[in-house]
Amino acid sequence: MKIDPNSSADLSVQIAQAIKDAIISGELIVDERLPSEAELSDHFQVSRPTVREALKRLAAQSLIRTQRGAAGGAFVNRLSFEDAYSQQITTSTLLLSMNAVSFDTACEARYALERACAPLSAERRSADHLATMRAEIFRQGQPGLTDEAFCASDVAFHRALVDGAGNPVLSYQLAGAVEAMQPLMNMITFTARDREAITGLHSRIADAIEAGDGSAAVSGLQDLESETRKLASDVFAARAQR
Amino acid sequence: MKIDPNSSADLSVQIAQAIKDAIISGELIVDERLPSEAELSDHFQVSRPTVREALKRLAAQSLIRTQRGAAGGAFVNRLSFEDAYSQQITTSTLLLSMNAVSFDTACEARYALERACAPLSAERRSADHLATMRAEIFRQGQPGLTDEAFCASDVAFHRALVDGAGNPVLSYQLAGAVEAMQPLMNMITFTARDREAITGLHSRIADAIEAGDGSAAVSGLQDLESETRKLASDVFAARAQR
DNA sequence: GACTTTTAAATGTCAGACAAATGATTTCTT
DNA sequence: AAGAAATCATTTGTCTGACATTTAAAAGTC
Repeated sequence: MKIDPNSSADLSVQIAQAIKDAIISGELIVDERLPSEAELSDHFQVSRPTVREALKRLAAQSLIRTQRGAAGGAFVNRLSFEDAYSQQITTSTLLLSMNAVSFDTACEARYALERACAPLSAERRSADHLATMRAEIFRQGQPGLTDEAFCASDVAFHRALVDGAGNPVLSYQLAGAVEAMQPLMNMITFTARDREAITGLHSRIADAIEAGDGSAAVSGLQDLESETRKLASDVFAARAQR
Repeated sequence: MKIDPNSSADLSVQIAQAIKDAIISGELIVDERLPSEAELSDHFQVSRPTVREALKRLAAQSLIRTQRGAAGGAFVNRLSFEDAYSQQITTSTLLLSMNAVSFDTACEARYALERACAPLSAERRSADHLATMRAEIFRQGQPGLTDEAFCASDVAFHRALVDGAGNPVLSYQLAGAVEAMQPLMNMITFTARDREAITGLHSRIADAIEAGDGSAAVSGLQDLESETRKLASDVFAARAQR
């Protein structure tokens, strides 16, 4: 682990990169303790605050965790799927909101990805996943549900569908795509008839998943995508006119 | 933007979260300048190093950028697709390497996602994307190519395929899935016959994309997945025996 | 008016100190 | 001797104050 004294980059950036490289290359392994801040500042010939800034950079990416106390210090963190989920969700959300990604683009990506795992889910979903999907469909039919709650339930339905594929890598990849859409979806106000159409399609998809019929689930998702995009374009058109 | 003085969490974590929330909620908008470190430390009633640690956490996530000098300071950063790519790639790579994700699981996820955008790519790919795919196929046929170079070319081929869909959100989501597989792929040694089989399938896929035949491309990817998994299982079996 | 110099504001870095947490050790009590 | 309590050492968290460096803008000069 070394830094280049001639580099123009900030020292804390260089140090963070050096440690990150050591982790990625396997030089530092999971749960291994890093040298103490004092030792690191000595090793890199910088002050402790500088080392600390570097460590905070890594902590922000869940690459390390720190513990206070006698046997404390910074440890290489095992990046959990859960940590990765939440990072992905914030990144995706910001990406969409800051780059003015069109509803259509986001929607297309989301459903393309979701269709990819529908056949796997049809094959492997547990009873639990199916039950979650049914429960969310039931919730979506309840009167008096706010638009936000309806959207949240929609997300839960689709996450159950994705998780049903039983592939944590897929779940992780899709968490961002599905959840990041929520703020966009929340811009839509649903009429009773819209909700009916959506829950109807949800039921159709759940039926297909239950029957183990992947291609039926894919076609259900296809229709759901068209429905969603039509709905959104209507809403945006109406809003533009106003 | 406020912090809870009674919270047990580290101050720099709280401050980073407060600013992050302000960005996500839209309270702080892109390119807006944050208060100076001195002002922030005054506002939150903490020292400047603590504020700095908080800012470094945000900088590590590309949420802010800092500039030195008179009109400098911390600015809300527009999260670019490129930044998001590279974050996703490191996260995915670490996730796979640290959690002992099986080759099959990663492979399945990758090809499922890739098949999702093959039809879109068949429909929309530019001449440029197609040319890249052809060029990589040509490179893969060159003798004397190392296994690493072959894998890198494989990645480039698949990225061109994905980018051909013309949906930046899809490209971003898939960058991680495709690139994170590379270290796993690098564990495989390819015989001349293996390479021939793979490049043959690549050609088939490229042909399908050129012809605008999405389902042919999907079926090509399907076969490529089987081929890859068979190859990997052979390699791992041989290695286990040794 | 164009160029140079100065200045002020901001981040980057440093040094040293104390506070707080925490595991290990020692001491005390029974 | 065993267990409980007190102490200690180590490490991170935070603070204070200072100086270095960068950079844009203001002031000055020709």
